[in-house]
Amino acid sequence: MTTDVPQTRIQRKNREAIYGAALEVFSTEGFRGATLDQIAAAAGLSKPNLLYYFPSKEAIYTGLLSGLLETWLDPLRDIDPTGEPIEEMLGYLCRKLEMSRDFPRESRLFANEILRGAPHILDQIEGPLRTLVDEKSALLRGWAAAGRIAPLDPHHLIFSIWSTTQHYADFGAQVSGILGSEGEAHFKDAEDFLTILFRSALTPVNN
Amino acid sequence: MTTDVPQTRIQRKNREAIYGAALEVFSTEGFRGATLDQIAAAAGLSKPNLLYYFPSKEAIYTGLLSGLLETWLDPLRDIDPTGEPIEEMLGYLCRKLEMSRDFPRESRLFANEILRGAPHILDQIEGPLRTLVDEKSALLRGWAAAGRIAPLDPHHLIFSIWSTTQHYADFGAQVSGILGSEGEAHFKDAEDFLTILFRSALTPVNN
DNA sequence: GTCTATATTAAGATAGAC
DNA sequence: GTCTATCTTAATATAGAC
Repeated sequence: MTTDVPQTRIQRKNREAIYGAALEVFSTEGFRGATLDQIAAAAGLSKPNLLYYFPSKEAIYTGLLSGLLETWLDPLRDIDPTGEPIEEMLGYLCRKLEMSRDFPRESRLFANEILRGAPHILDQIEGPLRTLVDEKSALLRGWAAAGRIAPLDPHHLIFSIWSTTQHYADFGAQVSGILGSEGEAHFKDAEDFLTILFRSALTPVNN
Repeated sequence: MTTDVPQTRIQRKNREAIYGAALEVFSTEGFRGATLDQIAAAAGLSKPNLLYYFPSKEAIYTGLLSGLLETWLDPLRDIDPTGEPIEEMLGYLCRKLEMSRDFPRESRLFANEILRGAPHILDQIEGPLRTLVDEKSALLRGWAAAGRIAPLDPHHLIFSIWSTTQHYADFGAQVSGILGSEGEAHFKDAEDFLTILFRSALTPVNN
């Protein structure tokens, strides 16, 4: 987006610290709920100094979002058209689940944004993301036509992988409240369950 | 919770109007993002009049949440232990999907709350909700032991039904951005897909 | 019960010294 | 580049008349 070239390395370091702090605060408080005081404190800067690096609260937020969206979609891009279809899809499932485990703040940041109608990233959803999803959907349709996976609706299949895996990050408070213990203990069980769920649905020879 | 007995019917009518307005505003803006001005305008009242009926913004929010949580769990309660297991679970799936279609604001309200760590309803999650989920999990384990459904982890099965169905309400902006057209057109496809997904996983005789 | 007017705080953003 | 001090707006909540 803003192809600014930070010159000094103290600038670069501070911008990174701000993005880290912003991720922490925005992901738990949402855009409106987050305050510049919180972000400045988390970044170890004064509030005016924060606004020396970014022109506004919204600039921090949009810069953070667009920077993360790119890497967020890497697992989907990594589905290999030349691989074994079911293992490719189960591998994608596991990578998504790992991202919920290892990057829950990023997941919640996007969840917050989309919940409100995705005002800042709707363009990227309707553009690059849609293109990528359509491309992978075509791949899935090809696999289904070749009898290598079951003939499922590819878009809704992708949605179901997103929702089931991101659930453990976005709704982690509920998961922990129901299962008891905190932490990452549930992720192994979740992986086992989801692998069975999607393998049984993807396997073509259920006739 | 507040076992207030509204006396006049104008009181009751205004309280209902406020809850309706609060649902609209809180579900799209979140707790912090919502303002009393917005809620008062949506309810057709002045701001001080709003605060005649409720002592604070938070009181409106918590009253709304706890009132809705009760009915939100009805579909889960309605799973019939004496019914045919797979049809009971697929029926539950469909009822949850219908709730996402018909009550997306309620779904987003809860999603917002849980995303932030469920500060206002953690007690009800760890109490009544957990009890209900554990009860239904025991039922599912019994069905699995009897060979009537596949032996899946019951908690994660329930989570996956929640996440896949609520996705169409909570992440509706993304779904519409990718599939194109707005509205409820996607729900039929979603129902078909999810029915296949869960039927294939629940059916026991895949050996 | 409903209103106008207002007190009070919090938060985004800026001025200007160093 | 970083700070203190401050401007400005907006938002929760209250006072008090009707």
